[in-house]
Amino acid sequence: MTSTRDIKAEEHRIITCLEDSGVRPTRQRVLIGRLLLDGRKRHVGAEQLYEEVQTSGQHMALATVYNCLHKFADAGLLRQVKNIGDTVLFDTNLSEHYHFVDIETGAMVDISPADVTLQKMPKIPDGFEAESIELTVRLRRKTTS
Amino acid sequence: MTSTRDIKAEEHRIITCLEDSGVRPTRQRVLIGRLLLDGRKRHVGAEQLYEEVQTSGQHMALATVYNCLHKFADAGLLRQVKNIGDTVLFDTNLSEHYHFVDIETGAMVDISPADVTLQKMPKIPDGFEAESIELTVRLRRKTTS
DNA sequence: ATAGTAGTTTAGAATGCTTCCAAAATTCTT
DNA sequence: AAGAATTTTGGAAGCATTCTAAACTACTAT
Repeated sequence: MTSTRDIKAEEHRIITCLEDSGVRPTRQRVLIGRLLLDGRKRHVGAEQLYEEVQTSGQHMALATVYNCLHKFADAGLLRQVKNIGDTVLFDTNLSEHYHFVDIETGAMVDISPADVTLQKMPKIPDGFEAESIELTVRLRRKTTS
Repeated sequence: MTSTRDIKAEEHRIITCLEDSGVRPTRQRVLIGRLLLDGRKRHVGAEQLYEEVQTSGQHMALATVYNCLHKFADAGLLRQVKNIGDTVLFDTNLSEHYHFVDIETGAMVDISPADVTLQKMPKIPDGFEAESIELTVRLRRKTTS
């Protein structure tokens, strides 16, 4: 089981991590940091994270969860995933990768960049630079006919 | 200028087009067809299209515009575009292509598949098939420093 | 420690896109 | 022209997200 000392150590790690990113380590942010910055690669939405907070026994306004997620994303601790379903998701996997998306459930699975080769890339229009490249493969469950 | 005969001919073309796709050519759908199925490649949202309808002098409920767009998309006359801003867009370009998106304005420009080569593709998970592959390059205006 | 101030959290209201609703209207068939 | 099915309509409802302004908390300098 997890000892009090482990929790303290974990908390300290998160606080340092937040400070290093220029994010004030408030109680709420540290909690969310504990939930999201533990090395697991996940795709989380605000509502879902809000429930995880509740489950953890703490309370926090839903607006705070939104604030935190955006703050973390701005600080580079999370990456915002645009418009997969109709809700915004945040990705804890910061390295370059792409996504499979189940069009029915919205479930996402990472695609390693090793599995894709973008041989030739289109010329970026003048005056612009690429901010990100998103490759999404939408999946449909095969009809078992 | 456009003669009455031209309009009639155009209307007939659209009606045939709708019927071929199994879509009942109601007054509303024919009008929207005239606006969208004229060969121009565009990315349209419901609200924007609603305004174009107003401008054309006709009236139509906003809900009808939504209905039409979805009906057209289901019939394969339009393609729904995900992954962009926070509003749903419909693309009149039905051929395979990708998108540049200006992250500030949301403006979209098509990328021809000739300009991209997806050399190696990831293995589709068992039991699934790819419904579509979306490649989106998000653009940021270069800082002129 | 303490006070000051800048940044955060909060609950609830507000927003904005989209869908739902049930009634009225229209289209196609016979 | 009548009947059956589909579509349109305007407004209400839904939902994720953002806004608001007041209360609170974290850091800084005294």
